Amino acid sequence: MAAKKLTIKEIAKLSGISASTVSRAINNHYDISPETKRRVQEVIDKYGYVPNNSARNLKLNDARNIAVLVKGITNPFFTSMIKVFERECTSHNYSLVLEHVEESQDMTEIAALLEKEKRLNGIVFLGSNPIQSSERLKRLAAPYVFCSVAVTDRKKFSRYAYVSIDDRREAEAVTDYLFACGRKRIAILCADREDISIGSLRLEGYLNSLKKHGIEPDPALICRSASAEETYTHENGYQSTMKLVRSGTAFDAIFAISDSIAIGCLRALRENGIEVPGQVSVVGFDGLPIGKYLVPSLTSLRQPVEEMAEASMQALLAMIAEREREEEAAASGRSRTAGEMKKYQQIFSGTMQERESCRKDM
Amino acid sequence: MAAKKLTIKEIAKLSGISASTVSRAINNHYDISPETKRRVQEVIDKYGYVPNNSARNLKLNDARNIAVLVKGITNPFFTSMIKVFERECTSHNYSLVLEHVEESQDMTEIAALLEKEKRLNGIVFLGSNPIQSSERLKRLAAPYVFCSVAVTDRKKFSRYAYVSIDDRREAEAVTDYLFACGRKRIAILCADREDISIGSLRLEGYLNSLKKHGIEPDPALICRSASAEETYTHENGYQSTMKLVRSGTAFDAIFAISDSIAIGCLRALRENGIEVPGQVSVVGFDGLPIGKYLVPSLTSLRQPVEEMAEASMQALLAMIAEREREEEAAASGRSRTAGEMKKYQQIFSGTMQERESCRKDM
DNA sequence: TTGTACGCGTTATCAC
DNA sequence: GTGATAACGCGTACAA
Repeated sequence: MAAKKLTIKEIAKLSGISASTVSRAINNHYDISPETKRRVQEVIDKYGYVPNNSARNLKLNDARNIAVLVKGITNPFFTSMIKVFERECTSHNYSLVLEHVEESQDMTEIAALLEKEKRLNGIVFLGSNPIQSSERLKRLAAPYVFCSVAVTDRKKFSRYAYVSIDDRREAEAVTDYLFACGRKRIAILCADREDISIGSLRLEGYLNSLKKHGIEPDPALICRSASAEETYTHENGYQSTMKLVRSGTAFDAIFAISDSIAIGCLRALRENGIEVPGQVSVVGFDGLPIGKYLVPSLTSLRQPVEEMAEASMQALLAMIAEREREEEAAASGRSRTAGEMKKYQQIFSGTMQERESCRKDM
Repeated sequence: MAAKKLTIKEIAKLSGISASTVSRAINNHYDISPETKRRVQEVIDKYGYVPNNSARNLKLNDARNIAVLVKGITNPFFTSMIKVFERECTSHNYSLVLEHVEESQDMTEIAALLEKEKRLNGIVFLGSNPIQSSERLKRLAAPYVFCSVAVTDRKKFSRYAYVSIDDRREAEAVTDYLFACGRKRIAILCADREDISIGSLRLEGYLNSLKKHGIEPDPALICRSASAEETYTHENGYQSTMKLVRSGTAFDAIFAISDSIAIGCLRALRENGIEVPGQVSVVGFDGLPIGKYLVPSLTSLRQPVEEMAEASMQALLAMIAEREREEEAAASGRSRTAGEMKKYQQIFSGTMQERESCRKDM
């Protein structure tokens, strides 16, 4: 302890070699004698020297780092994606920088900091949608892609790379499915009023389906979460369903806009002695792995999580490659046109994962 | 794009002020005129300048960073802890560096790198137990604490700071509880044979209880996971239970060494028409929030997650403070004795969270 | 093959 | 209150 700070110079002194040679030994330079290399390695091991990454990053230009920014690492939906990102990064010889963004923080700001700090080659924005601070986004030097984000309006997103599902369309499909199962009074467990993300898109989809079926939306069947932070929680599903049941409103189906909500919902129904799927059918959204193990197992709109993560990485890697080519061919300095971005935009389709919580009785 | 790299010098030029003054403006130095500060801020906003953190860290000595290293961010047990860490850090004016460590990586190595890179003031090792590479641990300059780790042997841990539960004792309590509920043939869903962490401790506790009750362990009732990665998963619980049922062995209770395992177990029982808790009682371990919403809701040994996270942070902060005092009083250079570490060691008690999955029928 | 000298972007110290 | 300058630890062009 209290040991003099271990720098490359120290190691140089201790091994009787110049600092630059030590540096070369560490970085496996081609023109280093095996003998010196061995000697340096010895000293390094002995004293447990670790290069200062800040100094290194300050110097280097390509750190081969890709960052993934997530808001709400709690969300099990993202964890399976993160695994894919990790796999994909290492297989392409990039390091993955996983950055958890707190609810209050601005993703773009964090990204800007991280970019400088880690010399990022690329960025994945997972979940949250930082498109509002578009000016800051423009300033990011590294290419970036939105993954699993609310594409409210394709025109607005025309200049961005994204991989997502069509939340509106899929939510409509879920509601259609419930109608097709013979259900008439379908409740929805959704986000709070202020929501402008996937929550409102999924609600829109629900409303579209109702309209299509010539049914007037009943406000009593639209159950909103109390606050934004609470939305995608079991407790929200539980409380909302409790309130719905107690309200006395008749309903024969529930569409929970996420599986986590559905879990709380199933519990509440059970506590009220309401039989699922007999009296009330329940459908979730996301297709979380746990759905398979619930009792009753959960019918849900499954998002192709792995595929989406893979597609995001592919898009990002392609953008990085393109960027490099551009830089070689002298910086053109122009921003990408909407047309050029198309190849980096992908909307996946969900699939209905049919299980026990919903019955077809037509 | 292709813009000249934005450095503090650039900003200085653009605002007609020297670089050092710009630096002072950014860091809210006391001796800066409000006018200059405003002007600098203007330019910064206009061009979207972000300081290079690498350079900053290279220069600064106290970065006020605390790192949390987690293996398996997937684990819902850790996520609630992370929230506490975040809260505690910001309230003490530290930044939290959350680092996800892959299964194959060595935590100590990552810690050493991170320490250099981020000038860490302290480190929390969450979950995994890096005590094996004790030589590397010794080399860490920053104080560190193990949180929620398998304290196999208190003597081995006498020189380390840790916060955990007594996995052996709690597992014994769980098994005792099942006996007290009138169960005779208690199966355990546990880790693979190679496990040397909490998995084996919990198994030990189970065996101790059996012994205490004068019951010979039945190998057919000890269900091990196929591999280490699979252990704490729903699928493991499901498959293990399926195998157990098919084996024809009689049993009237199951102790799942984690709630995630219990979830799969409940499902398997249900599919085999086995009634819980009537025919078979199930008890989990961890006390995950989801347990409350399961059907049947899950009786589980609840770990005081928040309190444990808080205690870890307190221990760490105290160690950091002590370190600072030491440095002022001239580096003593001695390593801590076991006696001195005691105040940084804490074993919490779990509590049985009684719910529907277990019935008392004595 | 190895050593010397310089610069990466920032902040602290010292002059003014 | 502000500006010049050195230094943080490292990698590399250049010289030897």
